[in-house]
Amino acid sequence: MKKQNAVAILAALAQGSRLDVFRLLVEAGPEGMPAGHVATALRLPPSALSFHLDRLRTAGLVSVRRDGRSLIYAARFEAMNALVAYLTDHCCQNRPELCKPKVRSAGGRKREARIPA
Amino acid sequence: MKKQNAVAILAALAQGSRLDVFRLLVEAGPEGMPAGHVATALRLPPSALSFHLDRLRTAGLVSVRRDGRSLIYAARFEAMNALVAYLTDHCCQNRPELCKPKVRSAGGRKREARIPA
DNA sequence: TTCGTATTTCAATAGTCATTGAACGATGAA
DNA sequence: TTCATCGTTCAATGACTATTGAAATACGAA
Repeated sequence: MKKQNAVAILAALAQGSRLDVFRLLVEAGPEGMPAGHVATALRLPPSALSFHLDRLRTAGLVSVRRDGRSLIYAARFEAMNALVAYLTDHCCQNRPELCKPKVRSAGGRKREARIPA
Repeated sequence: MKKQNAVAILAALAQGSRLDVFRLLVEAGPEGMPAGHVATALRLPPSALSFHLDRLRTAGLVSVRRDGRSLIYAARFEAMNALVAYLTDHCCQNRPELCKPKVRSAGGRKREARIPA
């Protein structure tokens, strides 16, 4: 996976509504579901949903097929797997024994004005 | 993991420089590396790096500790694992047999003006 | 063809984000 | 204390993003 591709996937998921949409499609499985069902389930106005689905599709996270008047969207699991592989590439210099040597934490999550000595 | 948390993590990674920084820290392993080394390795001006590291830290993706004049940043692997778990939650209604029934694709990656019947 | 439904496209608005250099703060050594 | 180094904060700029409703397009049924 190329960096640009990874950024596109992450950006596509980095938004509340789109994350909801994607997870709903992950739950639905490979059969997918019509855009209208997604809109109903998540109470999204059609134009907003269409905008978000287009971004997910452009990023390669969902596929579309038409069934009559409905467009059926489905999650592309391969894309997510490839992303995870990209993120963990060369983890710990490929030396797994380095991956859990110590439990360290020095501020991690909370925002602080200054890092103490 | 809460949705807001997942969005924060994804947004933190959805940017070229930050993705580079995080992957470099993943490669470095739990010992981490000083901000200055990251700046040198990725040729980032200090203020930009500081901005990006702060976003990664706020999202919970990296931890910091001080060692003399240096601030040492390390990837927080737990955060990434939790994110992946969140993304795949309830996958295929928790019925794994649904996860790979058919290979479907109807436009997936390329942008098209119209979805054909 | 005409109608109704499903979904997308358009245009305008407001909000958020990345980037830069200069100034500031914190630390360790002389 | 004074100095040099490491890193962060500040302010200004330009670029991108989400959201809305209205209008347009695609399809199926009558």
